Amino acid sequence: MPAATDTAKVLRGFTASRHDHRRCVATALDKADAACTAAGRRLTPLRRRVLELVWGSHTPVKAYELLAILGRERHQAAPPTVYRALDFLQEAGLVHRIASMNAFVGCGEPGGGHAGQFLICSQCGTVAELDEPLLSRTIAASAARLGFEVRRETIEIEGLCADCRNVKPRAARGAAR
Amino acid sequence: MPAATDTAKVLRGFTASRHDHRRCVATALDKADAACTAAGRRLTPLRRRVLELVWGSHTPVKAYELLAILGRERHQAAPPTVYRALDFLQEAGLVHRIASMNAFVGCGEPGGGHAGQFLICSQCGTVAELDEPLLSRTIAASAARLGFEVRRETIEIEGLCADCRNVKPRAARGAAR
DNA sequence: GGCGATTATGTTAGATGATAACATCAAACG
DNA sequence: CGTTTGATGTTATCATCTAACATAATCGCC
Repeated sequence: MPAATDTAKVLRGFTASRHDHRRCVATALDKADAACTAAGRRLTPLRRRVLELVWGSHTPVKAYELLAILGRERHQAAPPTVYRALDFLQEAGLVHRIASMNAFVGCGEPGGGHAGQFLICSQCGTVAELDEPLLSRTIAASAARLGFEVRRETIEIEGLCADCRNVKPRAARGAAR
Repeated sequence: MPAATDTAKVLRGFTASRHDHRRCVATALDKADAACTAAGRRLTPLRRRVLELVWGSHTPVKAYELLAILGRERHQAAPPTVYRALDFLQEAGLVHRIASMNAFVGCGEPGGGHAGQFLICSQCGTVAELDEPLLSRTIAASAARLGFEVRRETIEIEGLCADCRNVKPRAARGAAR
């Protein structure tokens, strides 16, 4: 794998209220196709569809919401259907699980061995994903002081995104999708 | 509330394999009594007992474990019994929920408006709680760059504690309790 | 103390989240 | 082709958490 850069990166930013979300999804699916091909994984139609649904909005999606949609589409969908797809997508680094919400979001930069660092707006639900090596290093240093060796980070920060902070009454506030 | 210090603090450290855990629990309950009295909250026998059970070990405890124990003790305990007690204890700052595990640990320093920063050993399950203002500041700075205002931090770091790293075959490895 | 308001707990039921275990089906590969 | 592997279907169940309403304990006040 490529050496981790030291630069703070926004893997997935907050989006403008209205952006071309179709393009947004298409890009994610393209990246996913590429990543799976490269890794020799099979992005089956089901898995691809689940990924597409997860990318349906910029807010975390619940497993049972996916299940409901799939149920409508294929008239055969049980919990394992969706959980297995999600498991695959997680292992392939295509989606992340937000532990504090029991929900899933698409990963902005598949494949990279980055940690999960998320900003979650408590008002609109939109999620941004960061990769801040400085943050990871700070944590590792604190941990090291206690002799603790870090293996996995779960960092989920709740708050208000820029959009929701400076409430512009006149601004169009459409949903992300 | 008192001004937050800038000093990194360990609110709850990893404990030695064998320590006087009874004393450990007693201290926690004393602090809880004091904190509730000061805040005008009622630490009822049930809540106190649940807190005691949560402090039963230094590893996160599941709600249904508590429920099972309570069921034996009082022959009347349904999920709401334990979840309500846990809700109260969380609001009172006496226990923390570990989102990544759906489990609960006692708070090392009740009352303080500190964030939740946890180190969790994946081998022995022991949890340490930190309050690292530097870490919070680093996060706040990253967030601010995106115009994001932090309200709540969920930081759960999984890894290996010092004890479990330098495996000493001869060392007594008793349970925390 | 009596009494209404508030808060805590009991109780029943169900929503939501996740997994085990086994059957069936499709793709990969020699 | 046929065997092997991996993906999905299917059924059942467990685990986590909450809603809603009933009852009981406590508090504040007169």
